[in-house]
Parts: sequence; structure tokens; C-alpha cells
Amino acid sequence: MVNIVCDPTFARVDKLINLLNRSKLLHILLILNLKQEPMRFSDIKRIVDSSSTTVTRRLGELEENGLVLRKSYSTIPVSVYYELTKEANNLAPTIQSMYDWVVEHDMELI
Amino acid sequence: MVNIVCDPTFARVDKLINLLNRSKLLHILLILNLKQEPMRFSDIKRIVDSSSTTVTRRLGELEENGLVLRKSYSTIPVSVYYELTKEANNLAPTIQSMYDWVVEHDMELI
DNA sequence: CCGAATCCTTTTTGATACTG
DNA sequence: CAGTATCAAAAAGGATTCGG
Repeated sequence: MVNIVCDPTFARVDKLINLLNRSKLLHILLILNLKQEPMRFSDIKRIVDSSSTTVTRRLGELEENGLVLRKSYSTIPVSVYYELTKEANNLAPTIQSMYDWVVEHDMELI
Repeated sequence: MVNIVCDPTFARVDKLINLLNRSKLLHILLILNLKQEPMRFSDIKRIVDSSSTTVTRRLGELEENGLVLRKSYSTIPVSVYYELTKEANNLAPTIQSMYDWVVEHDMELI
């Protein structure tokens, strides 16, 4: 029997959860998934209501992990758009299943 | 249209993810789910290979959130058993879907 | 055996100020 | 507009020690 506990894939699940846990990251994922079209930095920042530091960090991490695509245009001033990758969109059902779980077990998580 | 972004349920999804992100917690969940029977504190501690501080914290948080059941027996010395609740077992498919996602997109999460 | 208490380190966060 | 730099506070982690 395979020792599921030591399956290296679980280390990557850990990393995924760690990523999702960063502040505002899930929120960014959700609004981009909802929109399904590129969004500007300033709009994302306004909607998630956070500092530019935090938004920059989250978008950087998402891009670094292949979950968002950054497109920059040489307008003056520059405009930058972010959109989800296919991989990120494929994550939606997982997030939905977490959503369903907390709805079904209306427990007050601490 | 409902503003999905401000849906209060998402605050609880955040809490769930935050819980799952704690060190060793997912590991504890996995081994208990795999065993499907009560396990002793010392066995859990040995398998996840962590300090008693950490194991105690995680089991406390899991119990507090209705994910594990703690049963203590007045043997000498005392023996304490932990097992997953039905709610926790219902979380397995969600975790499985995260597993599937990281397998499918063999990205190296950072 | 099963923890609780203490204490110190590391990580994450976000406010503020600044720049091309 | 879209960030970077700095920095202090908060949260989380874990080693060690002690107790019923």
C-alpha cells in the first residue's frame, strides 16, 4: 500500500493551501473569476480594499505560480491588466466545494 | 445580481482555509481519515513528527471547530483518543479535489 | 501518557512615504 | 497608474521545561 501520508503531492497541496491563505488572495481570485476578463491593478486594489503593497504581493505570487497573467501596455501612464489563467479557472470547482462544505455544515469556524 | 464578493460565506471559507493552513493540520486530518478509527495522541504525534505543543494546538483547533472528537479514558496513565467527525470526513472530497488539481497542473508552487 | 506554560524565532501583514 | 522601500506590529511556529 502506498503511504498516502508521505505522498509528495501533499507537500504541493500544502503549498496551494498556503497560497490561498494569504490575505486577499482568495478575494482576488474570486473577482477575477467572476469577471472573466482582464482587470486593472487599480480596480483590483479598489475592490479588495487593501494597500498597494498587499495587492502587489498577491498578484506577484499568483503570477509566479501561473495563476494570473499580467499584461502591460505602454500607454501614458502605463496600464496593466491581470487575468486568470486556465489553471486558475480550473481551481474554481475546488473553491466551490469548500464553499459548499461550509454552507452545509453551518459551523462557526474560529 | 448577488455580490458574490461580499457574500459572508466567503469569510467562513477564509477561516476554513486558514485552519487548513496551520502546520501539520492537514497531515493530522489525512491520517485520521485514512485510519477511520480513533487514534491516540502519542501515535498522532509520532506520525506527524512534531512537538507536543504543535500537536496539542492543532487537535484543540480541530476539536473546537467540530472536526475531531476527543475521547479520554481514565486509565493510568490516561489514554486519549481522537477521531474525525462526520463533518471532517465530508471534507475529504474537497481535499481530494485540491489534490487532483495540483496533480493535473504539475506546476511547482512556490 | 497527555498535555500546559513559557519564551524566543520566523513569517506575514499593512501603513506610510516615495517614484517613473 | 502601478508599483517599490521601509518598518513596526501581529500572528504563527516550535523547542524546552514542567505537571497530574
